[in-house]
Amino acid sequence: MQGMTTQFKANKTLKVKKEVGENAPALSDDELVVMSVRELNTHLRGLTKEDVVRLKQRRRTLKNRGYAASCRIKRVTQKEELERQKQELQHEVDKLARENASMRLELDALRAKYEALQCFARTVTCGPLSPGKVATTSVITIIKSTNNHNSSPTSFSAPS
Amino acid sequence: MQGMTTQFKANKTLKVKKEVGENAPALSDDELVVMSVRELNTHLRGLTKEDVVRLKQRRRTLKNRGYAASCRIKRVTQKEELERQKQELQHEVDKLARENASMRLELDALRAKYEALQCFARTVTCGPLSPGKVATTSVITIIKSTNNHNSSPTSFSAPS
DNA sequence: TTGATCAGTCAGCAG
DNA sequence: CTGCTGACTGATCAA
Repeated sequence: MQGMTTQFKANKTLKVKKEVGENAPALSDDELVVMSVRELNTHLRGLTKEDVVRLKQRRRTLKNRGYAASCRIKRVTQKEELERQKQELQHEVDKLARENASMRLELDALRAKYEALQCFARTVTCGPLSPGKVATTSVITIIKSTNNHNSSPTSFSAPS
Repeated sequence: MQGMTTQFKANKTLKVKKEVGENAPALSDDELVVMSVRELNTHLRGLTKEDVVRLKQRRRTLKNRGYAASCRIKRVTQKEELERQKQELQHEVDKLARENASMRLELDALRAKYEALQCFARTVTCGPLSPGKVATTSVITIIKSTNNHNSSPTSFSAPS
């Protein structure tokens, strides 16, 4: 997407650099930046020392142009990645919050049912008939341990 | 942090610009960029049209230098903000996950207790003694409705 | 030497 | 014109 803008600024400082020799096809643009150092030396046969320096400098500049482009692309990529991760986390938060609300409902409902049943059990076991009978012990245990659980209803009451 | 680098590059293209008139103290650096347009015109009294253009261009360049700096600062600020929000969300996820696990434990424990109590209730009500007595109706309701709730234990078993 | 990044410069757009 | 941003450049650092 930047292929058409690679030549006009380079000409500002580096207009003429070849065509002075007798061989080269005036290698001019993206060729130079793709070329390896060894390939470059091949094209450096009959050139002024000054021209060689100029050519190498142009190569370096072209390379830098590419590096700068990579740098910018990397920058926007990382930004997009951050935003993506942020959205992902937001979705996870929503999902967990839904699960949480649902479980809280289920827990409250179960607690209500449990208390009703517990109330009934007390009526039956401590009521007018049969004070001590079959598996009363387990119920007693349950009833006793109930206080430990009713003491922490505020654990999740403040989701902030 | 860039105050000491504002002069050496500007001199490359704009060396001499004043001291040709009879008044100005050769206004030279940050003064120019702070100056308003009206203030600038005050210092433009006895100058060549060319010098005026040169001065205005230098002002524009200095301004641009500041704009570029602002742009970079804004860029890193936004990136930091994104990372901050990401961390915040991560903490929220952790918090909700902890709450979730805790509630799941509580729910399982309560379910177990409820089932034990329910088992006892069945023994008492359907057992050898007193088939129908006091608030048996409510317990029957609870026991019946239990099936509806036990049919959804997989609702939260896959937190992925 | 190569690749990456910073600060400065200019082009070009938007308000 | 003012302010901002993309692209290019040279300087500079790290590998």
